[in-house]
Amino acid sequence: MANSKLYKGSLITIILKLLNESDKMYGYEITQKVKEITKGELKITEGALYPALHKLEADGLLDVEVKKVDNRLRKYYKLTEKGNTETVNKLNELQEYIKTMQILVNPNFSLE
Amino acid sequence: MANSKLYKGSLITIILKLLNESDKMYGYEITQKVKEITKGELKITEGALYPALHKLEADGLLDVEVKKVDNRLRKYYKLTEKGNTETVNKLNELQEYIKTMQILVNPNFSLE
DNA sequence: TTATTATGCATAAGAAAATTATGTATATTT
DNA sequence: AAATATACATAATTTTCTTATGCATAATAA
Repeated sequence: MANSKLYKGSLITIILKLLNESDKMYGYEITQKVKEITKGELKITEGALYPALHKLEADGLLDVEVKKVDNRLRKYYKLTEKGNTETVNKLNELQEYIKTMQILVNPNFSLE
Repeated sequence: MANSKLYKGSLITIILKLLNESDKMYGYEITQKVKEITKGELKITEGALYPALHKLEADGLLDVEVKKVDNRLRKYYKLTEKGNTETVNKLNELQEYIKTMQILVNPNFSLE
């Protein structure tokens, strides 16, 4: 997924959050969006993305809709109700993780 | 390592930072220290910790010194010069990761 | 005009880093 | 006497990623 190993485990959170913002997106669009937002810092590989999307769909967090645009297939994904709930959970977990790591690596760190 | 999958990939950073603060520590001490600092949020498992310590030592980032205390063995680890350099790198990577994730999950996030 | 790059999906093989399950041993507490 | 804490270690398995490969169409560059 990226140079730093820290990104391991963050892919699902990233996908859910992007879909939460954009209503519906297709896979390739997600890779480009992430590259754009992070100014190239983070490149999501297809080998990680597509299996992740399939799993999220299988788990009932995403609905899929296939469309043909310019004679090419696109699989649009959008959050289900369950997906919305899980997005909130994942974002809370991320904030919790960041807070914990800040405390670990900077014992003088304070939230205020 | 913990409930949240996000901690995957952070173990090395955590170990290096703790050793950077405490001069020398032994394995069990690290697990207890992390549990204490994070108020139980993060529990480092032995199956993850010991192989990680061995790898850091093999890579020349840690020196080891065995001591017998109360008739029990302790393997004290401390950072080498190379280990100090790598600690700085890992901490920078962590800050970079956190910054990137903040931007990804909160497009309105600003550093100031 | 042909080769490369971009768009768009997918999966398989392998690596890395963890969890879970054991194992050994001594010390302390219940 | 049994359970928990201290202290190390490793093997089997799982999770999650990278790398490599494959197919197909569209647009751009050589």
